[in-house]
Amino acid sequence: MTSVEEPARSGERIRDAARTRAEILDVATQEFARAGYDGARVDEIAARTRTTKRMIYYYFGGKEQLFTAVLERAYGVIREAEQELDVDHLDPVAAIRRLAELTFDHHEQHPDFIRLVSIENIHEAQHIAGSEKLGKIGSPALDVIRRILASGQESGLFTADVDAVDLHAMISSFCFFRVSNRHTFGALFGRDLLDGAQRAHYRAMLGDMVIAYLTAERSAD
Amino acid sequence: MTSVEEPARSGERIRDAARTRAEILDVATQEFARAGYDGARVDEIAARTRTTKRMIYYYFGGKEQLFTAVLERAYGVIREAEQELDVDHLDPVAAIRRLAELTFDHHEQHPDFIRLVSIENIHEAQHIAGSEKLGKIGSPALDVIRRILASGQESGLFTADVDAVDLHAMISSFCFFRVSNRHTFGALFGRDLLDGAQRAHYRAMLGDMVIAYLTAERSAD
DNA sequence: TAGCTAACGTACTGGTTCGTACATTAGTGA
DNA sequence: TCACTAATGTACGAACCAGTACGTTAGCTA
Repeated sequence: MTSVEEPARSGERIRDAARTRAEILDVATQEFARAGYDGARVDEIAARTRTTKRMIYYYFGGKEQLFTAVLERAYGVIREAEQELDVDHLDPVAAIRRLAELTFDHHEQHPDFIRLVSIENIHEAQHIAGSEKLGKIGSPALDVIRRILASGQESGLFTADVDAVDLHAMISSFCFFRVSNRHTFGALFGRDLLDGAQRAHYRAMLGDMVIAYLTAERSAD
Repeated sequence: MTSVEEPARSGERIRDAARTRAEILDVATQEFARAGYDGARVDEIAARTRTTKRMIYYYFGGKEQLFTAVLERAYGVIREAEQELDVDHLDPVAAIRRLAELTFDHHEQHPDFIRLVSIENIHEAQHIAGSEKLGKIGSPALDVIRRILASGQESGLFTADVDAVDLHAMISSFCFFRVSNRHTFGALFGRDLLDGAQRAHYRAMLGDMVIAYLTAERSAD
């Protein structure tokens, strides 16, 4: 019975704290994104991991802290993408367009992130509030926007009174909505906002919208 | 002990099917919006009603159907608001601005509706899909947009290639995001998008954005 | 006013789910 | 190589929660 004497090497107990922790985070991200905070099942996360539920409590303390850790990592990913952005060689119009496209692409490629943020909003951002990591770090994108805006306004290309945070909200709202509300929008209006054939169209539309807003002469304030 | 001999007249059993049903819907709307579908408690809904849990099952069949009923009513409210919109006497620019403001105002005044839609998207619009009511009815706002767009494009005020559904998505995304992502946005960027002092600013910003997009000459497509 | 039914209430159950007490082993440093 | 600790596994409990079996009554109608 040699096959029994060697019961699947992968079944042996190998200790690797980092890997176990990372694997739990991966699966938890999927499960929370799939079902929401209350819909997610700790047992289900454990079952889809090479380890057991005990380890989730050992490493993270509980369901709540696990969700916070998942959020922290998800926000870390988008911050990294933003940090890699290099638009200093572009003129303000092209730079803003590039930034908008980065957000557009990232949101599209990370639907789980969008779902996690939606879920966190249902819970009134209580996990962000309770996280030291997430509280501190700002958004690299904001710094970039500030620089581009200043440059564009100085040269007279952009209208004067646009705020960086506002512009970030404008860009984010379009990119976020497209992913977050895909299902209800599709069900009600019969159009899939994530349809691949329309991707380039919506990507250009976002840029056109933002640039039009930035370059239009504003009516009396 | 006279106070015991008359144990609150309101505690008597009065039958009013319509009122009971409506009361359950009211409380359920709050509870689902507060905690999400899985976070909501049928017992909690019942407790905050003058009736009992038994009645929820009597009238609605179950938690799932109750949520669907809640959604149906919430969508009904916004459709009614849209139907009351009368912009035929306005020029296209003013008409679009008026429509955008209606969406802006409605979303701001109905945060529960926004939360319900967010929750429904987490569940991939499965309740809308399973609802006869919600599947059929379109959006009066869309018809209005179509009419305004046609008029504006005919007169040459608006650029030609804008689609009504796209424009609706653009307006909705800004208005929706402002409410739905209020908490994470506030926690991360230190700005409350629903701050009353900024309300007029964001309301104008939305109109400016949409009009700028509609009146800008478009780059090659 | 008798009888019928829609409307309502109580009490319970079966399954689920987060969390933990307790036992065990791999790997490391002395 | 021995002992110690970080890492892991098993089994279980207590609370919770959607849903229901069963019994009751208000109000209408013939």
